[in-house]
Amino acid sequence: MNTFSAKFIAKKSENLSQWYTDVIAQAELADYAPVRGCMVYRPYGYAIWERVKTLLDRRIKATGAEEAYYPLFIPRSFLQREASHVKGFSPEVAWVTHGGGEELSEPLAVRPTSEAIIGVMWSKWIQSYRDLPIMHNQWCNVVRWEKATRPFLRTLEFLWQEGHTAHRTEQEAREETMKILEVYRSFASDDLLLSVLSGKKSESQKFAGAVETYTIEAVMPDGKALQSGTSHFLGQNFSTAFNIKFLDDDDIEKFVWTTSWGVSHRIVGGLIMSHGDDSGIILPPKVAPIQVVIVPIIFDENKSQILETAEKLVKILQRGEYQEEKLRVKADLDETTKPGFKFAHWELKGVPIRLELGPKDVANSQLIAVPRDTRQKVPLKFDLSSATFEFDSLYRLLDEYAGRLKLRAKEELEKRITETDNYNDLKEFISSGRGLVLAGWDGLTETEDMVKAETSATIRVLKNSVSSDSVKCIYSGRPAKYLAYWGLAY
RNA sequence: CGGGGUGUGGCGCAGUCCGGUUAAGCGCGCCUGGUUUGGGACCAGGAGGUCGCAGGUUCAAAUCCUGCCACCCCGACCA
Repeated sequence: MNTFSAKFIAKKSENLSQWYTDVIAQAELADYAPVRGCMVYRPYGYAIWERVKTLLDRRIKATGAEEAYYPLFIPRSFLQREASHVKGFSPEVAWVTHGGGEELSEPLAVRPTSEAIIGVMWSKWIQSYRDLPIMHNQWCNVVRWEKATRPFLRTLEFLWQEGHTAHRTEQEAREETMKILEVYRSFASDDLLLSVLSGKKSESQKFAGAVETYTIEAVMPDGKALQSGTSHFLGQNFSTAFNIKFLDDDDIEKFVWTTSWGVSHRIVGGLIMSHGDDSGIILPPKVAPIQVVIVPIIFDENKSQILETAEKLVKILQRGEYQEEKLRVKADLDETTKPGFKFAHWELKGVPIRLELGPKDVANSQLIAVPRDTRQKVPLKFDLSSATFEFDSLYRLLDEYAGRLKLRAKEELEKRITETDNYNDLKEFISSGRGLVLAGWDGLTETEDMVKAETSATIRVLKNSVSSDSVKCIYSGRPAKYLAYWGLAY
């Protein structure tokens, strides 16, 4: 296998942070905006986000949620109604105090999340058990005034989807919470080809206002966890705070049970870091804005023949369908750059398959297919006169490529998790950046706080609860209530 | 928000310590022309900078002083 590393980006294995900012700039995904902590999506970066949206939205709609849109501004008094919610979010809310040249009588929060304004609306709309469940999802931007920011992973303004549901019973709301967690897990696994841990958050890590928070956590190459999606069971915290009541069929007025859940553009950052290599980013076929790029190898004597063939092949290939969507194909017909430049360029941008078309290939009615990860060359036959192409082989290459990415992600995740019952081991694993540690926890927040103070590690996600006395808490030595994944986080 | 670092054509940097004729430089990129083209081409010519911003010191400031802003790294906080 040939290996090439890009000239203008840091080596991923040597300096992940630098590599990350380098590829974002060089692959033209995003750029820093003139406003602190804000980024501009460049078209290629936005195209990736659009793919993420399309794929996740499909899964969300399949659960029965409808798309809606609520306003950007939330009156201060609304935000303040749920005590722990306001406590959790107030340090990072941006406020609008003036409008139209005059001071507002009540400041407006730029939404950090929309539970509050949705709660106010739903208290109007929900009257009867027949109005339930109500399941809304919106794709929007939110603002959280973070101190330290990084493109995609943490920006002041970020893009996400937030789903909100209200249910007649506690059980139904709990089921919804878990259903969405599984939507997120399978989306990460099957669409983004990421391996994630999923499960419950500890008390100290849960969403402000939630009864329980569930998460999918990815583990980055530097061993730090990336919270990539959360699903919250909100109990009746918001329905009591916002007075969302319904009359049940037993003629008794009851508060609804609510959930909320979100995935942000942060997951694009996780995608970049997880799959990329020294040549740039590597995109899963479903997410790639361009799945196949044709690079003609042009010589003077047969230039027009090659270019014409390339153009015809794009038209043929665009008729292809892969995984129930039109194949996304591009031909790089620029005559001012050499093939080697184009190879490097499209590898940087993570295009799954490159098709090389040179004079020798035209003579043989074939293209040379080169997958982004292995770069192992495979000839694919075509016939211009009958406008046919060896689609099955191309699809197989894409399938195999996706399979390799997924397998590698799975192996990497396993490699970055160590089970131990020795606290010194935990300290050692965390400080050396080897990843997450799976160990017992006595369920006490004090224990979590002490471990955090000593190691900076927090409980990223609870694997499962423990009933037997044989498992001890890694810190206190008391019988463990949970097996927990401990680690540093983004 | 703490600790450290950096801001000089589009990008990456030298020059700053020790102010002045090294009186704005280099590499890449960009433009024009030509030769090239199976892994980031070469030659020739050319365009492009009030040195992050605002004050101050001085005969003189990219260089010294003060304040501010932005970005990067390491922590703390958070999706």
